[in-house]
Amino acid sequence: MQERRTPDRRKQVTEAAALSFARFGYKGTTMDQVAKLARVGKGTIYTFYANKEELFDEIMNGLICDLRVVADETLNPSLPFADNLMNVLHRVLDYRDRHALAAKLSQEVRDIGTPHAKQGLEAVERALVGYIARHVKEASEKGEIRACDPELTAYMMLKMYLALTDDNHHSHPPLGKEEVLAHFRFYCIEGLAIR
Amino acid sequence: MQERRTPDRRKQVTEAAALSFARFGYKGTTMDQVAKLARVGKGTIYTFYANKEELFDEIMNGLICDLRVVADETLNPSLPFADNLMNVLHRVLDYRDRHALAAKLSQEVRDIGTPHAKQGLEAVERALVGYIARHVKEASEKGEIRACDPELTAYMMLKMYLALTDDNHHSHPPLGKEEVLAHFRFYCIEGLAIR
DNA sequence: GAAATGACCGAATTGTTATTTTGGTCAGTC
DNA sequence: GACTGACCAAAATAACAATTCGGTCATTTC
Repeated sequence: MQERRTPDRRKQVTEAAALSFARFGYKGTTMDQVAKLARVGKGTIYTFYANKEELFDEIMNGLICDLRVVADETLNPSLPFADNLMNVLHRVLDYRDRHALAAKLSQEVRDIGTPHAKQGLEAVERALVGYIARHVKEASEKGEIRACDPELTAYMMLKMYLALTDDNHHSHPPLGKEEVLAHFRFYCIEGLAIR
Repeated sequence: MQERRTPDRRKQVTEAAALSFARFGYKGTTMDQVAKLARVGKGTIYTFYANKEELFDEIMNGLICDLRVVADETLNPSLPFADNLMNVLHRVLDYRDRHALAAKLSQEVRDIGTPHAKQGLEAVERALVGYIARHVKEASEKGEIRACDPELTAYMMLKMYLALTDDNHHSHPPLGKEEVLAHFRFYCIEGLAIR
């Protein structure tokens, strides 16, 4: 526990870093900046984090935790697998896109391709695939869907969802939530085979 | 018809351009270079093509034609839809990857992101989706697969194939041709639903 | 006189050097 | 011994010079 007279330096640093990364991106955040925001000497940061990258990783882990909370809150055990999956994808990706940190990092990758920012976002994607994979495995064990490789299936599902919501495919106007759900069920769950 | 004493300037220019774009990429190809390769004054190029972009488009259309020929040659009407689709995707994408022009342009987009090169490759992708879409429509009318939006379905299929062959998904080693076919059929044609 | 040419032009790119900024350290303070 | 900020080498940026490139057009060629 922290007493009144001994402010928690680590917390100050971490919160300042989260703020700065979200506002200015990875490259735009300087250690001097973080120290000033945290009202802390620059050297103090290096007491808790070996370098800028480690500090960034801590912040990204925070984002990933937030996303898992959102996902778990969305999950409704009484719904069928496909509906749950779609709801989670919708909510999580929407949350991610609106989250200042993720949004800033995406822009940074697009505009200047900062490698660290790219790796950070990839870590988020891996976490998401892992989360889906666990639920795919569960659903497959429960007999809700056919047996399959959970990791690969989760990866494919994410890619399909992204393809469906990708407005880059010019010939189609962006699909609404219900349309996306219907198409996702059609392509991924039911399949194109005649039955 | 061209007589011996009046060489076909347009052909000279077009062939020189094809060679140069394939060897040096869009940015690396200069109009002076093309003129010299074609043994033609630079001004002559502008008699046939309004600018560099138009010349490039002509060359890209040639590539797209080549790809269609490859696709048509691969097509075997006596095979089921899924097999034909996989064979075409395999052959066409393999041909494309080995084609000097396409390979050079991909590298150029990766390394320096030349917008014109990117647009050129997107045109190839659109042509491929269009080609698949026509065959999806046909298969759906013949009752080989369920009714669906051909364009969207073609787009989804391409994305799924690319996801399956993408060795970027680190947790899996690159899949062999037979594995890709099996997984493609599993995810896209049959679906995950219990039957 | 139509077809073909290449010297020429401004814009854009590239090369070069000077200046500033940044991640990280560490001697010293409290 | 927790904490600080002046300090350093390396990397990023700015400023400027030099070159290259797409496109034009007056002139030449046939």
